[in-house]
Amino acid sequence: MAAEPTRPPSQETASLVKRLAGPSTGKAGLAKDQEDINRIIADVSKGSKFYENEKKKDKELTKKIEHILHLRDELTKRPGVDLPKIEASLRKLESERDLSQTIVHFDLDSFFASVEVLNDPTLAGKPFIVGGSVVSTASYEARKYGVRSGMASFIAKKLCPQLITISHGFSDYSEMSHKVMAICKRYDPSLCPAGCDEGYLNITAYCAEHDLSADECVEHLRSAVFAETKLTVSAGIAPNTMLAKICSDKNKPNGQFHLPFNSEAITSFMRDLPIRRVPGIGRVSERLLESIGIKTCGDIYTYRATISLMDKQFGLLHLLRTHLGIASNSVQPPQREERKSIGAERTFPPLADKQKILEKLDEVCVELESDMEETQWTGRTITLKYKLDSFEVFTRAKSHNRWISKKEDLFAVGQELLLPELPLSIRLIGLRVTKLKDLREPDPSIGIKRFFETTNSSSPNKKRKVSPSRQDELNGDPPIEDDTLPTLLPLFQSDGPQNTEPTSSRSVKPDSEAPRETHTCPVCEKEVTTENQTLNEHLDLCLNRNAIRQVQGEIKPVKLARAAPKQGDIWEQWMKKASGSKRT
DNA sequence: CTTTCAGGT
DNA sequence: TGGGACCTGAAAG
Repeated sequence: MAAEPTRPPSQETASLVKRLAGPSTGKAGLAKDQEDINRIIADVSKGSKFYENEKKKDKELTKKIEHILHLRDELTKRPGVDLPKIEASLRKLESERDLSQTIVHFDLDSFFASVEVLNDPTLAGKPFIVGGSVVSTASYEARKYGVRSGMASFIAKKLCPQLITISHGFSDYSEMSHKVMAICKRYDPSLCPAGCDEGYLNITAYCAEHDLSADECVEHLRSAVFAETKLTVSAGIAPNTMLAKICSDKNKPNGQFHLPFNSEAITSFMRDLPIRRVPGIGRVSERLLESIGIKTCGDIYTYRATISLMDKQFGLLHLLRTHLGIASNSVQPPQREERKSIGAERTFPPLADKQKILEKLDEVCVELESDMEETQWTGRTITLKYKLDSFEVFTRAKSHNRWISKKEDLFAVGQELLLPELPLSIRLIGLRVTKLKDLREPDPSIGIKRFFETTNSSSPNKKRKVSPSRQDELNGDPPIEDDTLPTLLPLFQSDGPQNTEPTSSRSVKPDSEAPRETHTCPVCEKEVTTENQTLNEHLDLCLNRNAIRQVQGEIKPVKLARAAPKQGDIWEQWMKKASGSKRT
């Protein structure tokens, strides 16, 4: 074996070499010899199935970029860029900038690795990783060699032969995580965890009550965490969550960074910020933006005309907000009803035998059933996911008119989706349930129902909006009992948290006199008389209007994928891992 | 609407 | 030896 990487026929494109280095490369500060490191990674990877798949994906992205550039050139030929309108948007955004809230993002420094050092102090100062076949966390020593989370462990070993590997001790992490979260919660009871080792706080009230500056408050927090857990934490202080998150990286490890709370400072902070630092911009979006010249958030302004022409692809408004450093400043614990899906999946050495594959499917079903049971969800559409030994991923889904949560049902549906695909050689199988129903809150639409009830009580036209497919509900399957006007519900919810529910509808029922009561329409907030006819007509109209507005894209369409804003329930995931795994 | 897929963490 | 597991939202049909 030649230890020296010979570098002749390396035909990788720069983008592929970079891609192979892994998703987290480039997010944090990269080593000076990153080029060499990437070269080694590419050489070690060469020829593997994983490598070939990455190459294929890279090629597809390159093609997509060509297409985008072509489209840009076509669009540029014609007029149609309304620069004054963009300026107006910017002014409007600027005028709405809210600097009144002090938001903190905190982030434990190499969390898993730090916990392991506490368990075994002899690890301190050594290059080691926590992980299995994939690196979860690399110690700072290991990072010097280019080892990064998400990297295959055997690659990490190549980069750093003396690397020590520690397997996960999830129960330890969970315990520490809970401690840290509890401490942070003292500063804001509405803390929003963003993983096991990070989270957001709004410390505005705490600072006011304790007569503290934001810096002092965060210093307190960090020293409290250290005193009580011996873990160091970094933090960012800024007027919104996006900025706070970026700032928490600024003085890592064991530091904090406070962005000045004024428009000029923020705008100049954004100007040179690499677009990749923005939460939600991953390596694909980075490349897409780079292709039209955008490397930093300042470039967004420079290329605003291009973005505007390609609003559909890039999402002008969101990028303008990013350029200005404007984002949400509300910090809320994740709401249960925000969850959209629940699933389980498993990777294993490639399998081609039908029986063995079905065994894996069964394992997944068992796990999923218990998750759904614990968290009290059921759902009606099932998605099967499988990954070939070539690393290509496929999904197959089917919706049903019944609620599914038992492992037998999951297995039956999963099998039904899988069998037609065989024969296959696969390395992963997973199931995901969507179109969820919350078994904990049997009737989440109580407010809405109440609204209809109080207004419709004596009405014979009660059957409005009964789903048409209801009739052909078949063969003794338990029907979906909870008819919550499925098409209407999202509209009410999407109205935002402020605007909770029609409080007026609750109090209106004197029941005797007052023949002409009015309600506040939950959609447009106009006053409407409660006569059935009028009310229903109004609602139909109003709901329709909203639906049309959405379709017409007044609600932003974006091709640049956005990060999952708030993941379902990260917390439960961690609880699960902690309880389900023991160190071996 | 339902299914498939890409993207991010 | 060895390349994860979650989740969301948009595109496509």
